[in-house]
Amino acid sequence: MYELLKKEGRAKRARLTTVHGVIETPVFMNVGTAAAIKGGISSPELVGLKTQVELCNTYHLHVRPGDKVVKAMGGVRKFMNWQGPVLTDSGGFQVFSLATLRKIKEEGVTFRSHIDGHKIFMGPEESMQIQSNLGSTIAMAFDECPNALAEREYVTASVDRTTRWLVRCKEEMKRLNSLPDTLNPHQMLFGINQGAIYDDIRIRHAKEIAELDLDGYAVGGLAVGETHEQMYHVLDEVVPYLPDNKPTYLMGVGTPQNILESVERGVDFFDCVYPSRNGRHGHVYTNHGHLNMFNAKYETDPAPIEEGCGCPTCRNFSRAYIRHLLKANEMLGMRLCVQHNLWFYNTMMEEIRDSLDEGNFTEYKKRKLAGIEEGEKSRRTGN
RNA sequence: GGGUCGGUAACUCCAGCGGCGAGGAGGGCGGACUGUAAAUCCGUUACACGAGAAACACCGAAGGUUCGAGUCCUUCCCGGCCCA
Repeated sequence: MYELLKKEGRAKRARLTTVHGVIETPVFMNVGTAAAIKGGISSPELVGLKTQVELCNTYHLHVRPGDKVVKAMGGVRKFMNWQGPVLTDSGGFQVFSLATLRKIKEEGVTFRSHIDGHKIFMGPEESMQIQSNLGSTIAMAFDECPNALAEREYVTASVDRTTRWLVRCKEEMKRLNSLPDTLNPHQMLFGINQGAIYDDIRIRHAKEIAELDLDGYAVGGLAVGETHEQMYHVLDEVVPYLPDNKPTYLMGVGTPQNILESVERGVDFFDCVYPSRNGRHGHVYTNHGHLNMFNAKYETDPAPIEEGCGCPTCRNFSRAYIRHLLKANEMLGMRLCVQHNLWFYNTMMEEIRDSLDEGNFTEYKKRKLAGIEEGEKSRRTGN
């Protein structure tokens, strides 16, 4: 059940109640592609980092260890010992990112495993079956994510096919949820809007999928090469056509700034590899812009990553120590940075929710962006 | 004292076996990363010059052979190992 608690402009403050727990939105889902947050953060630790939802990937878990193995172990949630909700991505994005290895047809897509090169076929039914075996809380529709710069003609055909696939996803999900041995008979299905940067295709597609009355709606195919302005423009145009009494999910986005701008445009679910990937690379987020913890200027810096930060990293360790760990290639270095970043993202979402509750999101957003921009600016000028 | 292997781009280690304005790796410094084939990838790492028949950061040093030497020869210096 999705309750829209409050709106400020288009910004939504809501609550999604699932069989695996309540999700307060706007929310940032923490990405654990292969049933693990890269950087070595375990499920129980995520609780202390304010994580509400974990995201896992259909394709990766199908290839290894195999969705049947995961089902035999009681589903992803039990497998990784995560009590809360899990959203599984459909594998559609992998079809896009493994572009050189794919062959797309009406039935589905044939592409090669990145592990051993063997051919894999995945269509809407296969994706739903795998996600059912994984037993996630929310399953994503199997879509095609065309390149942002793709030709109009190609995008039109691709989006039409994605709609047909969505109908098949819905039917297959309904069938799977009614099977006696299903792990989650209440598994939800989110549809995905596509259309690259063509407003009219985006809007037409949004109207089509809105009619299917799904559990939630995502905007996909953004942050894949277009400019920020183009991305915000697409959100301005398309989000009004997605039901606001359902979750609105912007897939794969993004920077703290991207999230603030997108919340303002009506998005309330996010996910991104940034906090974990960038954390592994020593790039940490603060309210005054990002820091590269590899930089020589932190060699003897006794301060935490961010003064006043309540995360386990900042409460215990100096920048100098973290830099040393990263330079020495100690896994603890990456772990501490990822831990800080997840806390930063999850805390920012909490602040966004609080500001919406109090009706001053606009003011909060302005202040947050100003702080970040000021920090990035002084960083660029060498302070 | 005898034998032997080695001294290369300057932080370190190494490739090179007659066409070398000398290549790679590590380290250092900086950057990128948006539904994760990513603990990955990219740039840079003496001084000078500034694309010009022009310039010698000239490979431990000095000579020699050769059209041409980091590369071959001679002597010397330095280091490792073995023998006395």
